Amino acid sequence: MKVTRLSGFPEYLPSERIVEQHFLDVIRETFELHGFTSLETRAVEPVERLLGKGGDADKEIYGVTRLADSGAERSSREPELGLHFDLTVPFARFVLENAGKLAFPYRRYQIQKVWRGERPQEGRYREFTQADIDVVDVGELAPHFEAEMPLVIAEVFARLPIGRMTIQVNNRKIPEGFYQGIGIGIDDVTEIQDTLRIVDKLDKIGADKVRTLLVEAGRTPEQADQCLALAEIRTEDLSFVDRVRALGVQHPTLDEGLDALAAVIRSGLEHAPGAMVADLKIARGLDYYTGTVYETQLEGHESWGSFCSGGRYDALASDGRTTYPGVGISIGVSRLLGLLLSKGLVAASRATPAAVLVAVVEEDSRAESAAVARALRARGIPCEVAPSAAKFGKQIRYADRRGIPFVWFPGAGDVEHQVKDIRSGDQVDADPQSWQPPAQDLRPSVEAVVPSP
RNA sequence: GUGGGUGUAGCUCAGCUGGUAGAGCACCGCGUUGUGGUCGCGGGGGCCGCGGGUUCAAGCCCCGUCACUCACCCCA
Repeated sequence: MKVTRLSGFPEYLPSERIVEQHFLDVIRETFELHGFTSLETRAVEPVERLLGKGGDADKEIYGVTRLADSGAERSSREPELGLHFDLTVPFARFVLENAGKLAFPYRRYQIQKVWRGERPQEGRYREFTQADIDVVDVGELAPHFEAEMPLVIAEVFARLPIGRMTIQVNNRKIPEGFYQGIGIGIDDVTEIQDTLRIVDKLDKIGADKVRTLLVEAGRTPEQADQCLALAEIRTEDLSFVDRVRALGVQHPTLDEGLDALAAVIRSGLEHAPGAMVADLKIARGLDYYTGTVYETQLEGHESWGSFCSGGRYDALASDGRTTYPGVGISIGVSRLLGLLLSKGLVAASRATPAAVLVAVVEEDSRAESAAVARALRARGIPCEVAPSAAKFGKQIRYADRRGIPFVWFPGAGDVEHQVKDIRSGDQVDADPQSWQPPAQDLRPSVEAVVPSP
């Protein structure tokens, strides 16, 4: 059987995987620093639940069936299963199922693979990893959680070896109230959805085309201009409020949205200056976001789109009697990594955790080499023993290929142990019980690569 | 799902009007007799995506198919 890559199902080489694991470690540590508890849900949900939000999602869901059950034998009583395409749907289901055992407000993070049957493209995969945080409460959710989410994300990005990330924040109520204030969606609420969807393309197709599309969709030229004027407002401070007011539109929902967004931005200015921007064109495609919405861009790579997005849902989950509002945000780990790696903007210092290769003098003395390795490992120094008692030149090359910085030459009798830094060529006597590599060499480091001009 | 592009060595690619399958990098060996990288010399490697057709002859032309890829759509 021919071996072939599957498009959209990325697999990493050892050096790339070290980068990925570093990112996942930073994300997890930061989430836990903020007190989020870990959740892992099963990979499958009943297809019926996955389709719950409606739409033509069925084409993008991977179905799961037992091969032995294919054909007529398949029991019609068994629910049809599909792989989850995000972490929000399984989370909401888990909350409902365990509401009696969970303590609310419930804070959880979830880092897992998800699957979507979309046509793959650069930075878009069929199997990929997402890292979510959400807070969900019973009945009411305090608005300060909407300000907390982007602060956690800003901290993650500040600790990752990437450029500056900008978290763009908006509140759905601003465009919704604004649109109603200028006569859009008074009789037909879908007008608001349509308008949002078109305005969302602003970055991609430009103001002129957005205006054309809006008029084609039934807005008046005056309404289209007002929509664009709102969408073009983007401020790092609270001045967006005055700029919206200057457009002269009045609506109670607009007022609510402005107050809510101002609270989030004010919190950002205080706790993570420079990380957040109020950007009134951010809409998100999903219809179930009801308040704050987030997107994220990597500075200098705006065309790559968003790596991280989320928002508030007034009804994250509901069992009919009780409603569980939530707010959450999701990091597209694979998307971020895929682009950074393919553009060579981030790299690991070596392709293995090993800091030391313990050379083998001859096969009969492999046990002595293993003893050195054991002594190093006992003190937390990752190392491996050379695979064969080849010439030392070959053993050094084995280390060099993998980026292992040190080669250990075991002593015997009167001969001292020696360790060689193969980057500098320096070789010194050393004691397996006490030698310590420089701290920066103990583990592989993951650094941003400055693109050469 | 729609439209374009590309399939040749592990990787990146050349291959003329149809006439014996190539380069660079990587890999292995030797020079270098137990200390790598540089350099020199040598070597292994190919269902030319797959199937059919035209032809004396196909990597090249024709038809089909599959895969990859870019864009659109979509993006929970």
